Amino acid sequence: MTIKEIAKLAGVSQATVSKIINNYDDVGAKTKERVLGIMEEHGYRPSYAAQSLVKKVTKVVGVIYAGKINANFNHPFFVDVMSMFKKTMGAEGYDLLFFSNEKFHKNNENYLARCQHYNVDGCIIIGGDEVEPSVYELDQSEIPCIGIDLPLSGKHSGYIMTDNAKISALAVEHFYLLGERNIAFIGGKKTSNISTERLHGFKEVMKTYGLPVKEDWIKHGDFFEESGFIAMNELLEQEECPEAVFAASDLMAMGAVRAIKESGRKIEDFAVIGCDDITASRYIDPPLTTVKQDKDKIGKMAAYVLKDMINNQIEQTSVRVEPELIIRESCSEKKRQLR
Amino acid sequence: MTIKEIAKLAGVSQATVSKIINNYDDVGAKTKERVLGIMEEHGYRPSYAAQSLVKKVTKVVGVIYAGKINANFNHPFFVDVMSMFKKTMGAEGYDLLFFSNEKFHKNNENYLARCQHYNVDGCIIIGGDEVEPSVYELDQSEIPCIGIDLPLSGKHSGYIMTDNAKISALAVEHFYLLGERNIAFIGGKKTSNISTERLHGFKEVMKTYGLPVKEDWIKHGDFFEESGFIAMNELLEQEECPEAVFAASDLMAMGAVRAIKESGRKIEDFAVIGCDDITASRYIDPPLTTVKQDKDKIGKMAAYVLKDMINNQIEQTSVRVEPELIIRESCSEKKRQLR
DNA sequence: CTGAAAGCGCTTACAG
DNA sequence: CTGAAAGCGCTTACAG
Repeated sequence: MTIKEIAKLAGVSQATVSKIINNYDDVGAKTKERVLGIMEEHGYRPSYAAQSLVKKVTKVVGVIYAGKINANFNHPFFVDVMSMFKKTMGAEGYDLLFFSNEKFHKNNENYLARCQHYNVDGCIIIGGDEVEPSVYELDQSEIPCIGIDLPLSGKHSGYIMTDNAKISALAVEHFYLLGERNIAFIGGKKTSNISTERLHGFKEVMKTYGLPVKEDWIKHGDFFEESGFIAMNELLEQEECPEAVFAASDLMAMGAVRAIKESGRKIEDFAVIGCDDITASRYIDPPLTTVKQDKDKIGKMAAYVLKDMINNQIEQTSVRVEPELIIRESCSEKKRQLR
Repeated sequence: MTIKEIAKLAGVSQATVSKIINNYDDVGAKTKERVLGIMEEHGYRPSYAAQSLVKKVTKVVGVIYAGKINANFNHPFFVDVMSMFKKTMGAEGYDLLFFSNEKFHKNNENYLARCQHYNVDGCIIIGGDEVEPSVYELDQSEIPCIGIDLPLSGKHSGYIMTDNAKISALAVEHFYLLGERNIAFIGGKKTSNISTERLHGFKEVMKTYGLPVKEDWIKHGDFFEESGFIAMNELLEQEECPEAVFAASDLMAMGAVRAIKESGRKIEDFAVIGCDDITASRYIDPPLTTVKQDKDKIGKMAAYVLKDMINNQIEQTSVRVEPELIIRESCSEKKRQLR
């Protein structure tokens, strides 16, 4: 079904049908009504390709998982953010194009070319570690971009991320109030932005409370469970072993808990705080105290900011979202009294 | 950058450039090389819209989360399936278009129109409960479709799902061998295909082993945690209370475990088996015995079958994937000996 | 081996 | 208020 057929059926020109589709106001009321009826009846919908070729607007937003690691489609943090993003953009009339084609360019990725190819209205970029240079080319282009956990600086870009320094502050403050003084930090890869910000925040707040920052008690994993397990084992082997551990992800915290248990030590003798508040953290033993990232807010914020940038309502907007401490048994007052 | 500009730069016609893009073999070797060089240099990529308008092929596959419930973007089972699907389709040169736009049609959803609008090469449909009729319209169309947990019957359709009867068989068999005789079943909504298949399988196998199927011990939740909690509480309140519970999802099994704990009973006195093997099931207390669905295989299989249907290599292909029993502490030999 | 030209399904000044 | 026509960036018979 094409616009031509609809026009013939209605006894009007293509131009008139087009004007009705695009809500021009210089069309006769009866004509409009009749044509609308015919369109409805035949379930007609203008072709994306033809429209996109002529207009600038496509109502499609590109989704990019950037970086080599830690930004997978099924990552427990990002998937919740994306879920809300999808929902919110959907309500605004957008569909989402996930870039997965690995044959797009033979050697190096070229995100800008890909966006131009599809003529997307805007882009959301999920930031992993070791982000490709091509991402910043896109960032600096005319195409509106919103970064998640990825600071973008382009004129038509913005980013949404949790206040990472605040995350560490909440964790250390909680430890401090429970009397913990020997605190270790397990971060992500050294190349990770997020991890670096959290480590930096950690060191700052430790100083604020006059607590010692021991380099031996700072470990780097990759945000996944196994790496937390390994890092904790290294900490346990040290002569002076910390009793409190702040891990920069729940998965690593879960790995740390497992390491403590498997070493034969009592988990009650350790205080562990994770980060993210993924679903699993509520169900593990002991339930994990964690610094929650407001995934819904991040996803929704990303959608609205991107939409407003696309419509030129705003430019260059970035938001730091407040984290929240969720106290469960892995590090709590109640537990402290048991020791 | 358009084909016209490339042609001018190379001193050839648009037609020649187009033939090179489309790998026609009637182009001079030197010409081809020169044009290729220029295209490379300028990072030129033909416009999706223009190509799609002329050709039939778009190298884009649509993704539909169908049904009102239980098929969300961040569903722990489907997200893993989709992750592998995305990866596999990506390696084959496809990008993925997720239908999220809620304004596409004012009242009723029309998936076929949407696919035609975007001119997608094929579609993957994730099946939830209470699937819209419009899905079956798409199913019966010319567009290749692959269903996940959704039996499709169209000439150009197929589906991939776990052998649900086998799932129940594995669970009941395991209970049987551990000496459990009082077995309850917690399923999803009655309108759920999957749940119905599992319940049916459950009843069949129970009969095979000569075990009693008590209607009071068959409960229906919605696959999420809270519903398992509620169902288990109902079971606990009964005069005769089952000691073994098979839940049709890990989340519901986790809810059941929570209900048992919060009721003040000892979790050691119950045997619980879940279904799916989501990530969290490994970390909860006690680690959950579950029937694993091979998510990677399902995702990969869906990708290859869909690709082959798109390329007319095959038609009407459906696969039942074998489940696997994963024994952990919530229901194991070791635990039985403790009782 | 190469290119001129029609056509894919739309939108948009422009003329009436 | 309505329509003829050019043009968006490609591909594909067809002629040479």
